[in-house]
Amino acid sequence: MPLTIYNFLTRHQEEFKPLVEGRVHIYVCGPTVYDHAHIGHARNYISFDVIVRYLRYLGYRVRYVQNITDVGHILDTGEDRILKGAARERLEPMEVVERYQRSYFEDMDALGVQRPDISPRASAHIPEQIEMIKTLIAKGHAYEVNGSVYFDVSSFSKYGKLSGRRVEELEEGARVAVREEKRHPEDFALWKKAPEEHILKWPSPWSWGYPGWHIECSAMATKYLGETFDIHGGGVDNIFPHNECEIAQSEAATGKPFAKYWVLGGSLTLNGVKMSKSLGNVLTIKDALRRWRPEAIRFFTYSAHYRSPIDFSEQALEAATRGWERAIGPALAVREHLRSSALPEGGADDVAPALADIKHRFIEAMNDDFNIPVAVSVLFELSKLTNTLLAAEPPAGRRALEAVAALYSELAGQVLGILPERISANGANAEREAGLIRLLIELRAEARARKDFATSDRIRERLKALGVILEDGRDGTNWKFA
RNA sequence: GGCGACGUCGCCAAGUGGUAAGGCAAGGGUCUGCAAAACCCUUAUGCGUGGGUUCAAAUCCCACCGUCGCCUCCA
Repeated sequence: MPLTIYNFLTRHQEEFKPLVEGRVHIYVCGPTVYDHAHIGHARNYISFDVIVRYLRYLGYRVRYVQNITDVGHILDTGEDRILKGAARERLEPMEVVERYQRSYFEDMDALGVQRPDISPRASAHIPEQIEMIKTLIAKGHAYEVNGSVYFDVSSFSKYGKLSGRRVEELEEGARVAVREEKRHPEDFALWKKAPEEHILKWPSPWSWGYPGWHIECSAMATKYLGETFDIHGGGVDNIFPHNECEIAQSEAATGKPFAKYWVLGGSLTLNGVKMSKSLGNVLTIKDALRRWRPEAIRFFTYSAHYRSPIDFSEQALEAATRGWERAIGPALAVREHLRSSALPEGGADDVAPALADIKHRFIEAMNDDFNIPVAVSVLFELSKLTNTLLAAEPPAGRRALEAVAALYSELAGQVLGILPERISANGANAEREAGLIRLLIELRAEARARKDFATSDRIRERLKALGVILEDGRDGTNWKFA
């Protein structure tokens, strides 16, 4: 099966055909950096991380652009999110932006989310946004009122094609507090004239002001990916109005289709309810990482399809942690075997067909709209096979184990990002540490041989207290970090 | 009120016309000085409820019940 993707624009799963053979241009709506990122962000960006990793695994040259919103994201109250953060922390707006952008990347790095190729900031692309607004005015899709510019929704007949909303419905449900500047209540701001005391403002043909929230994505996606590009990603909660407005602006300005495939991830609840500041139930990634290891958090997000809603809870994370250990444990054991034991050579032919079958089914699952839950179930089969190999008598050959290790690196490492290259943190000390542990295992084996179980248990207990688990098998003792 | 999802074992979840993947948890067994891990076996004649279409339905249609999301800032 070729790669197929559920396209929100058509509401159908379609075969993926990039605009340019072998290349993929993808844009994903990034965070507004006015506070620490939470586990909802983690879920969504892990999803796109796996999608991008998989596209690269398939051999595509990918250009991944994810914006950083540092201006223009206005709250209902009319406040700019960044300025609100700045007032709260008594900082320059750009200090706030810098602080939380760093925090965001720190979190993403910790979660093993590979960085986008370009992370453009909205405030660094004011000229591009102004240009696009000028074009929209020239083409009759936007109008200026008192120094602000609004997009005229009635001028774009396809408005609503992504979210399935109709303008008439919107008018009926429109809020009371509609700005009377607008011609229609559903028109949205492209440029806003800044109040006198507003710090974040730029000159434009219309006023000293700042861009609307939606225009940055249109301008930056167009700049770096072209007027039409392959994939636009984001979370479903942004489908309206944000994504809808992006399409309207971009297509009205260029006269060309914006993104070919719209890929939107499902949202995340915490203990059954949506996180929100007012409820005070926001769990930051930093807090989550204090409690659970990053691979377990990633693995948890793999329990449901990327488009399905998912619920974060203590119980779910515990289950995910144990599941991850079981899925990945054999891979670590294989590495340990390859390092220490005197293994018979050969053996690759014995496992080749089974490994090829596993790889094939993993790819089939991923090709089916990135069906990660099924791909993970295939990974569990690899783990089962590996456990059997490790326990086999006579022992499996070196070549067989190398083939197994290589497949783990591909599927669990490269694509899913849940197989750390090194489990212990400090590379420089890792070898020495491993050597010391092996020495203790040797001493313990001697103690066991002379039935000095007091000593052998003491070694095991002390190591356990240090976070090293010993497991006695038929041909020796394996160790792993807790 | 409008739009849209979803309801599958104790929990999570895949499956969207051909006779119920997988994980967590639980029970039994093998192995073991003990422990842990691993391996084997067991756990949904049934997929919210009631009808209908079909040789065949968890999968399609209708009704009802329930949960959630969006419609306003949100990944």
